[in-house]
Amino acid sequence: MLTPAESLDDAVRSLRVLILAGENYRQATAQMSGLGVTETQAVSYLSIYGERGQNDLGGDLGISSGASTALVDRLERQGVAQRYAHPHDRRRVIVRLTEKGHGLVARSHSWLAASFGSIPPEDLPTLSSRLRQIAQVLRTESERQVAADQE
Amino acid sequence: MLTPAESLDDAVRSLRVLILAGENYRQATAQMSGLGVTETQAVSYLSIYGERGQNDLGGDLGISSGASTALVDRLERQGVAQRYAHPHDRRRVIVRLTEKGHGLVARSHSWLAASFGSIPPEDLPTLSSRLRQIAQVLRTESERQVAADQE
DNA sequence: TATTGTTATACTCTATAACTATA
DNA sequence: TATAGTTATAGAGTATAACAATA
Repeated sequence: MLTPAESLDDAVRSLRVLILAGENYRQATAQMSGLGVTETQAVSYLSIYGERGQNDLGGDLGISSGASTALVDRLERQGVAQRYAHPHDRRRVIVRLTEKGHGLVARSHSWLAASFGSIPPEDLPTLSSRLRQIAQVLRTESERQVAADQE
Repeated sequence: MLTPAESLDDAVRSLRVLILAGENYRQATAQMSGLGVTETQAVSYLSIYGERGQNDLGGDLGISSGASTALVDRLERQGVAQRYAHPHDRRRVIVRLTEKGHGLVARSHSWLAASFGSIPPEDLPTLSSRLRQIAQVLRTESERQVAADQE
């Protein structure tokens, strides 16, 4: 039986292991699709959050605007995403997945689904919402820490 | 109310979001510590799985032996890990975290712990073990997919 | 003036392959 | 012969900064 503090330490270790496994997954999908890691991350962002401004996408990924231009160049060249004109603002560029891009995401679906194989089906909804809670705090906390570091 | 299939799809989406948040966290820790992403991943592996042979560590990270040499050079230069001689095999090099390396891991502990802030304490042990189950399948499945792809 | 994106340059990290030393 | 690691070279991806177009 663990004390509450020990339980939390163990949960942190588990989260570290899962983060590393996620990075493993990322490299594997990149290698299999012939894309780079950043390109594969971009496809995942576009799949989950929908179309984005080019620099917004770069912001998601933590890269500069110059790197964003080069990234979207590569995504277009490989046929997984495309640039579209913004309806009102002629400075802006909207980036959207192509069919091929959506297909790439679909291909990894069963692979990720297998990760839940040992979870009782009735527990899935709760687990799912907890994964999102963890993700949200992890993300906002990362932004907060970086902002505090830069001041 | 969701059907079982819908629940699984939702869980997969949640896992994608968590993987992206983990990559966010990785970039933030790298930036704050002044290390690169791969170096920070290496520190995390060494913290969780203990000392490793240099090429074993490179294997964890999915990089070549040449890149492993350069990586450990950087880790030593920055004082977060050190090379040691293997007791019996004079070809091998053991890589181990320094105090400074352990300190780096400790600094991100409270940050990760905050991610569990909204989870009822009594649910932590179950959640923790499920995170590990997901991580393990994700990792082995990634290796399997890459191996199948390379044949 | 501020914002969005592009271009040019230099730097970091990685893969590949040839090599050395040890098993 | 096979394995662990090193070195040299080339290529991919990124940051930085200067720039153009639009708001």
